[in-house]
Order: sequence, then C-alpha cells, then structure tokens
Amino acid sequence: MVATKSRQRSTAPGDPARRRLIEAGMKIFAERGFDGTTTRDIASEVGLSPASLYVHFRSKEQLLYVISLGGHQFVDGLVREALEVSDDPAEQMGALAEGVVAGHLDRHDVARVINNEVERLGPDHQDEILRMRGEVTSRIADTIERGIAAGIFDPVDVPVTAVAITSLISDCCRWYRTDDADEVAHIAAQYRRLVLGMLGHREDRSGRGTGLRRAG
Amino acid sequence: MVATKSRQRSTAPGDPARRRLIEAGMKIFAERGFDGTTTRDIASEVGLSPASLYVHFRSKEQLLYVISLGGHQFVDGLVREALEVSDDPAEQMGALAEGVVAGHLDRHDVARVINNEVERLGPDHQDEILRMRGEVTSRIADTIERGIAAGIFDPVDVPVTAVAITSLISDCCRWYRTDDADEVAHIAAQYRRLVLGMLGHREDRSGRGTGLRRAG
DNA sequence: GTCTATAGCGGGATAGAC
DNA sequence: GTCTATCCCGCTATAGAC
Repeated sequence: MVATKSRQRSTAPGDPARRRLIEAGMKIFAERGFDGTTTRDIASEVGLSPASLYVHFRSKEQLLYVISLGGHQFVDGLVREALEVSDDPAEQMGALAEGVVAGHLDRHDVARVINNEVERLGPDHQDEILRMRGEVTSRIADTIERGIAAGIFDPVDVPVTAVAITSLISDCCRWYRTDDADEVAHIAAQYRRLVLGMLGHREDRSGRGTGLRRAG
Repeated sequence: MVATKSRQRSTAPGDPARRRLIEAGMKIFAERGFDGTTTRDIASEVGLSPASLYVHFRSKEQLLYVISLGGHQFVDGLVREALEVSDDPAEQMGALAEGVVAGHLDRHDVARVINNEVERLGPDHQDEILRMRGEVTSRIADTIERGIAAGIFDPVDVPVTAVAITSLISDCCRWYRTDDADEVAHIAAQYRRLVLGMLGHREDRSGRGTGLRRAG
C-alpha cells in the first residue's frame, strides 16, 4: 500500500478564510461543476458574504486555478513518491498506479475538479495546468520505456499506453466515492495489477528481468 | 478493425430542425459543457431563434436527455456488435474494446457529452442513463467471468476490472481528437491489446484455452 | 476583512403575431 | 414552425460603509 501524505496546498497558513474558500470550492465544483456553481454557493458554504470571495481571489476563475494548481501539485507528489520506491520500472509503475488511485479516491473532490474543469480555466491557466498533466504522462512514458528496455514489459506503443495509464488511474474518481480506507486500498491494489497487466508484466516473468538494476 | 455503423438517433426522420438542434447540442455541449452553453448558442448554430428550441424540446435539459439517450443507444450497439463476433471471450473483449474506442473517437462529441454531462440531467433522466451505462459494465463483467471460467483470463477482481475497462475505453475521448481514420484504427487496436493485457490474456496462452467454445 | 447593496449583464423560458 | 419581444430571475463583480 502507498501512503498519501504531503497534503500541503499553496495556501498561506495564517489565512483561514482563504483556505476555507478553497476547500469549499473543491467540494462544490466537484459536485456541480464550475459553471453550475455560483460564488454565492461557495461563500455561503463557509459562512461569508458573496463579496468576501473577491478579497481573497480576483475572480471565480482564479479560485478554480488555485484549486487546480494545488491538485496537480498533490498528484505530482504522489508520482514522485512512487518513482522513489525502487529503480525497478515494474515496482515504480505499480507504486505509481496504486498511489495515484489511492490519492484520487482519498481526495476525490480535488481529483474530480482537476479532471473535469480544466477547460473552464482561462487560456493561460489552462495551458499551465495541461503542461503539469503532461509531465505526469511523460514520467509514465519514461518508466514504460525503461521497463521495455529491461525486458520486463511488453514492447507496447509507448505514447498510447502512457496516455491510457494516465487516463485509467485518473478516471477512477468518476466511478468510486468512498471513505472506507480498506476499500480504497483494495481498489488501488487491483489497479496496480491491471496497469502492470497492460504492460504485459507478469509476476512469474520477473525472474527474466535479470538485467534490471535494484535500488542502491 | 471493427466497423462503426448503425448511427440511428431517436429523431423523427421528417424533422430536420429537430435533428439539427440535436447535432448542434452535441457539438456545443461537448465543447463548453451543458452549463456553459446557452439556448441561444445552440439555436444560432443552426440559424434559428432561441424560441424555436422550445418547439422541439420542452427544455434545455430535455435536449441533453435526448442526446444522452441516443449516445448510449449508439454505445449499446457497438457493444452488442462486438459480442456477436465470436463466442470466445477474448475475441469478444478485444472487439468490444476496439469497437468502443473507435466509436468514441469517431463520435467524440457525443462521447464527451455522455461522459461529462450525466450529472446535469434531472434525477429521473440521470437514473435512466446511468442504468444504461451500468448495463455496458455488466456485459463486460459477464465476458470477464466467462473468460476466467474458460481459463484464458487471469482470475481478476471482476467488479473492479469491469469498471476499469469501462472507464478506460470510455475516457479515450478526453485524450484524443482526430478525424484521421488510420489514427483512430491504430489507437483502437492498441486499446484492444491493453484491455486484453489487463485480463492477463496473452496470444501465446490462447492454446491453453482448449475448453473454450468456438462460434458455431 | 467583512458586510450590504447594487450595477450591469445574460440566462431560460413564454406570449403572441405571422 | 418560426419569428420578435420580453418577463423574470440570478449571475459575477464592484462600491463604499464599518
């Protein structure tokens, strides 16, 4: 199982109202979508007047941007953590799938927002967020390539497979919504198997991969 | 490769305006989301006044419902077609993955709408559409079970795997947008491999599955 | 940093002529 | 079946007092 730590958001610590607005935005954007959410919804959720939102954020779009940025930093953290567990591409990919899925189910509100509301960002913010998402896919592609080179993954089409894995482990928050930690762990473990299966990695084949480097 | 025929929608044939509104709705809902689309956007796209929409649909939500229903009937058709290619669960699942992905890329506008806008439907319509989506997952689960029974799939967690496959082959329209038929065919073929990999089905293992029934 | 009040605009849907 | 005109409402964002 992969831990889900480092929840830091880009919020100043001494500003509770701002953070509460962010948390409310995550929750309500996830439920109703950006365009289905009013600034009144968010403000009243935290017991503030609609106008107060504009003390902390230039616009409703800016709030979405801050949430999206924090969400992607969270995912980046999950990915980096996973890649550090080993030098073995199969271990890395397994940890990555399991960790990202667990993180997405754990924080399914943010996960839904960063998946579904990217296109509601302004052009510049959208570009930036999509670049961050692209970096996750790049890391996955790189791991696949190392696994193929090590002979422990099938010689799949790398770009398509990297996108498919990104898609699969991100989209889980569309299908599951649970606070049961055991259930989260179970689902995440299954997704690990499924992702390694996509790469043709069988446990009984790992003996073949004598060329792989173990972590120092 | 799997064909993408039977495009019939639930539109009366002698009513071009209604159909044009449906096509416009597919396009614009896909681009901007249901809540980001105005009835004026849709009407002006087909050269009608805003009021004309209400001659053909009770409400904006009703238009979304009609589009969603047609989209799910389209997907249902793809699934049924795929299941008819053979009695071999691996052939069926491969055809299903390839066909659904090809269909989703071919008609990525409808695909995006049925994936992203379900929750904008009213409660009853939403229930109905989610039931249709659930039936697709059920058919996938059934195919997985038959494959496991035949010894050609790994003994995976059936519910989780069925959801994951549904997720993967539906979500492709988030990542790809192309009118190049060759590219569509290539991506769909890759997804076939990936899905069969999730099930632990290797081509070189199919000899093991002597217990499987061939189509009559 | 919070509030009340409101500007300014645009939305879904309807009325009624043609 | 289409139009023009419009109702009525709610939205984002701002002004200005406290």
